[in-house]
Amino acid sequence: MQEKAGKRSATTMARRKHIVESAALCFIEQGFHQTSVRDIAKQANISLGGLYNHFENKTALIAEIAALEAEDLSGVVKTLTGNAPPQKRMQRFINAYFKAASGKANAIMTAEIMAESMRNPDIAKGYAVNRQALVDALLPVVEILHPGTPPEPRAQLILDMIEGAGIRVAFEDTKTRKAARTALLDWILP
Amino acid sequence: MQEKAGKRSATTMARRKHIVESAALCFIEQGFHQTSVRDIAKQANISLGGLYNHFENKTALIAEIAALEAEDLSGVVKTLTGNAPPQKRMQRFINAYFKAASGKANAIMTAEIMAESMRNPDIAKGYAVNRQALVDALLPVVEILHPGTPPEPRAQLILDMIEGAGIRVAFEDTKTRKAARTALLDWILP
DNA sequence: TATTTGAGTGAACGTTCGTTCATTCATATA
DNA sequence: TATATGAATGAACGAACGTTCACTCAAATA
Repeated sequence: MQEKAGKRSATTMARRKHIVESAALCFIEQGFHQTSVRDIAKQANISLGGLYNHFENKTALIAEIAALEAEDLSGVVKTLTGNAPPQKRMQRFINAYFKAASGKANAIMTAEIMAESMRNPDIAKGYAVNRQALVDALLPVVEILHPGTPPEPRAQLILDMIEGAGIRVAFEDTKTRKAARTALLDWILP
Repeated sequence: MQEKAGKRSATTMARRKHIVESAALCFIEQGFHQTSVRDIAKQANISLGGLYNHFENKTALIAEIAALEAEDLSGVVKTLTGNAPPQKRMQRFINAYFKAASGKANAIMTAEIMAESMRNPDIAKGYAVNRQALVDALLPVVEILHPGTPPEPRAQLILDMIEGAGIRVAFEDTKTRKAARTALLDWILP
């Protein structure tokens, strides 16, 4: 990956960010390996060669976007903190995480990253680190809400369930999505 | 897709099957779109042009393998039928489905098909049909084991959870896998 | 036995791919 | 102001891609 820090001009950093966003659009629409570097350059309104001033190669661009996707969940983790009663915090978390997971763009990107993780250890590592953060934030709430069972595997299952349900209903109608959300709350909350 | 029926010579049908299996190996190792037709031909010990006597194009080969993967779960559905008590049937099902879902090759292929489903309606349809069969088989057991809650969304969540856990632990050590399996049984069985 | 059929082969086609390069140009630095 | 820096450009490169083709040949059909 190219150096992130360093005093580059503001416009250069903005351009770089714009390329990342353009690449994300392409990847969501066509997938990592069906998207060409030319597609990304065109989407970003930059020349083919110019793109290589910002990224070493296509793989670095994929890795950067996969990392970004992982970081984007910091807002969801926040729903689990604070002084609200555990039931309330868990309810907020389920709603927030399910909403994120069931967004179309997010579902597509998650599927893409999952498949990529199977062969790219760097991406798998990024995904694992982020998931552990979610589990850690979930642990104290699970210990209270689901007593008498090992909290970590239970927390993992909660995440598995929300993620799986999210992807499954991402292209379904509102009614199905609401039903899924209700079913999640119904089962996870005591 | 090429005609499946018709009186082809037995050796030709065997060769076709061999190509499918070789393609599956390639797809698991490299992914759908990183695998070239030449890779498949080489793996199957057939010439490049000869492969096109059996399949119209690469897409047809992907579709056939995705369909095969869906059909392979008929054995798992059988665990839910019979006269055994519902707890026993559910327990058998969880063990069988989790074992299938957490196999490395299966996990990779599932991730690949998931990503492909997001853009290929045919593959998505095949996946949906197969999942509905699982849900239908699960319904009567869920109605007994999880009374007082809508059975279909609950059955979907059970599948989401087992599939997600399977993929997650596919590359973990035996201890982690056992813990996941225990956690599944612990939560789903009453 | 003569003929038709279909599966085998690998060279060849046209396209697209990721990446590099010489060059231009605007901006920051001296 | 003169100079150095790095970002922008699109042509060019070699490799790889999916697919087609003319062809060979063994086996089924007549």
